[in-house]
Amino acid sequence: MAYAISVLSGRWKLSILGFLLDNGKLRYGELKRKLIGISEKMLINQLKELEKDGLINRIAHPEVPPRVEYGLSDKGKTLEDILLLMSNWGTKNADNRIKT
Amino acid sequence: MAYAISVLSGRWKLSILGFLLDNGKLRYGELKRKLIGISEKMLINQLKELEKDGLINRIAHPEVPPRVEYGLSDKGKTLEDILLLMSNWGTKNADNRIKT
DNA sequence: TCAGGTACTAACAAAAAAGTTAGAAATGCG
DNA sequence: CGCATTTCTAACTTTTTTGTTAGTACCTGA
Repeated sequence: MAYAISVLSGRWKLSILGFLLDNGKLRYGELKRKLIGISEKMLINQLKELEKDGLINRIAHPEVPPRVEYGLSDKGKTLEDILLLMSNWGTKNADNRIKT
Repeated sequence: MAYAISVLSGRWKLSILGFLLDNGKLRYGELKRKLIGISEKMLINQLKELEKDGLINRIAHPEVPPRVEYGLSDKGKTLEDILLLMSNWGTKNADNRIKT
């Protein structure tokens, strides 16, 4: 459990993984648009950590303007069941709650 | 997903839930012994938040010295699948890692 | 009488995470 | 030429989280 916690903790990581699971590859800018409220610093930061932990792949296309795509790695895909369960659990239980 | 994140994020929460899942009810002091490295402040703090979010129950026995037991609530028990998956995933993937 | 055990609480300090703002590189296009 | 586009970087500040230390309440049993 400790390892899972260390790799998945971070305010946006599960959301990022969830979006990549749903959408396949996403560009930096697409992620930024989906992750409402995230700052660029945090987005880069979380992506870097996820990449370092081997959960996502970063594919940079040598173009101008730059195009960088992110997608789940094989290791990241093994989180699929967990991500889906969490998402469903949240949907079921997020009823009478005031957002913090 | 956002709700799940908001309720489960916290350095010790998943560990606490995991121990309660494995052991049923646990006393404050038992939790403290299992959660190696936690401070009393954090333990209380995380327990309070978990209780507030309805994931655990706090049962205080009116004795001296005091005895307080914590256990998963019905809502907390619905996290069982997720907790088990995460734990298994961690075990499988925590191979070549240096603890931060 | 008085130390012992248990589950906390409070006040302050340190550390970590997150927000903010400014800007860089590279090239196509008008 | 100079502006727009896209993906970042860096420096600095603020906020949040965590650590530390000290102490409380209560009954029991020696």
